[in-house]
Amino acid sequence: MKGWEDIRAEVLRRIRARDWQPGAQIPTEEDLAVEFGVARATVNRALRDLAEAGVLERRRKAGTRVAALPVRKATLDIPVIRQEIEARGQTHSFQVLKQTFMEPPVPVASRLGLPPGIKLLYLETLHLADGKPFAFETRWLNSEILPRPMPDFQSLSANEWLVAHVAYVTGDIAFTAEGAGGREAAVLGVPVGAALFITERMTWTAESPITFVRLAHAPGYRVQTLV
Amino acid sequence: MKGWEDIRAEVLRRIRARDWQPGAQIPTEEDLAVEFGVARATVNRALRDLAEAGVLERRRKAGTRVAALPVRKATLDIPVIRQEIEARGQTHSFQVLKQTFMEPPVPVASRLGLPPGIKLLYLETLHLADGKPFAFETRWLNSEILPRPMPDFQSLSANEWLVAHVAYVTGDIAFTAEGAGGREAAVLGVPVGAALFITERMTWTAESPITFVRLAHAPGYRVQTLV
DNA sequence: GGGTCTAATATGTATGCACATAATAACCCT
DNA sequence: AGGGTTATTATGTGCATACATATTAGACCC
Repeated sequence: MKGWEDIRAEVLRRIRARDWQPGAQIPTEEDLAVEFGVARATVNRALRDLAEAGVLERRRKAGTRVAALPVRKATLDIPVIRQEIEARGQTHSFQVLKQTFMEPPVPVASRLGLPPGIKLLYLETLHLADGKPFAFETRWLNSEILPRPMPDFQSLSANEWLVAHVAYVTGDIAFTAEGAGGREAAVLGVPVGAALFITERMTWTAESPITFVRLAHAPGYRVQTLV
Repeated sequence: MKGWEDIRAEVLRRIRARDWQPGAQIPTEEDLAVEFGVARATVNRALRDLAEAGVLERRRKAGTRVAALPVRKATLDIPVIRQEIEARGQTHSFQVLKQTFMEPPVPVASRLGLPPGIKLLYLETLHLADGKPFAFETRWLNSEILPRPMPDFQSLSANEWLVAHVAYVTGDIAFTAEGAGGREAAVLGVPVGAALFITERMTWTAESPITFVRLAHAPGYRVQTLV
């Protein structure tokens, strides 16, 4: 009959209907359990879910209240590029434009938590969708985590090698907009200064930093999500 | 004492340690419950959480396996602009530059699901952080949801009026990069063509569309999140 | 071999209970 | 009053059990 999703829906309905106004306190789990005729655990599941979504604020003893200034939480899916392109019905290919060992610029080294002077593997890759430039990837890769012999990144993209072999690391992602530099403009085939959507990712394991990636997307790129 | 977060941590550790490889099946909830000496519900909570994060894939009867090509899920917080600015220790202010009723351009009307010809409230607002341009907001607002007399958007930003009075609607958010147009350039004080970070939001209730907002952020703006 | 039905199975969820924990409210003593 | 201790309370979590549900693997038949 009534599952926790029904309870969640009913609570949401009351909030939307302004039966329970922003900032106001709502009944306790126990009261709601009695009212809906379900166990407290079921109400708990529903309210916890709404709290995770930012709709409710819960504190022990203080009770549960409707968020006054809701910090909306949007969930983004971050697929690997190949999947992203194939999901649009296009064909993914890529070219490794550069592959050398060199010292990273100071900001990159410090963000990775590495002392200056250490050499990293630097890769420049152009991702293509149906043969047209899709994104220009520049990547710094901690060579200590690589096996010997080194994987052949000409045939398997570094990203996919990593997700398959250094699974489940933590990291952060940032999005910005930047004007295309000379190199980016040339590679992507856009005018210098064109507005590019930039994604920067840094990943590390508990022990050591893994990689820093910067993706410059061709114009028209869009990150979208439902709330 | 083992809680569900300890179980989750241990499962994650095994995945990272490649005890359980990408694509491989892991033991059943019951087996894990026995191994860890906890109830199945506790294991379930841990595995469910990892599945929501995209680390595990679960199907009834088929069991639980480590995601082969993990579609990482990143959660973004979307605060109201005032909070965002105040969180940086700056002072928020805003100026309403334009406020009229007019027909929206066709793409806006169609995305809101409105027939052409309907007039909407159009607002142009400049948000300032410590007096400096932070974001230029253009908003189309369904006037049918507004009370009479109309709220004074000169003193309370439309966004905050909405979150306080039309709480908890669904919607979508998109991020793009675009070159500054003439008006945006003038208002934000940047050269025409400068790369701007754009967020577009559309919100609606079950019954009716509410608003379409486009925010053009001043250069340097960054959306960031942990994974 | 191929198609259909059936039983087995792992996850999904509900319940009632218990106790832990955090935060507030009440109390007491000076 | 004021300040610190204690009791109260709502949420957080765990457990054992039960049943629901989706999906698969196997049985069965043609």
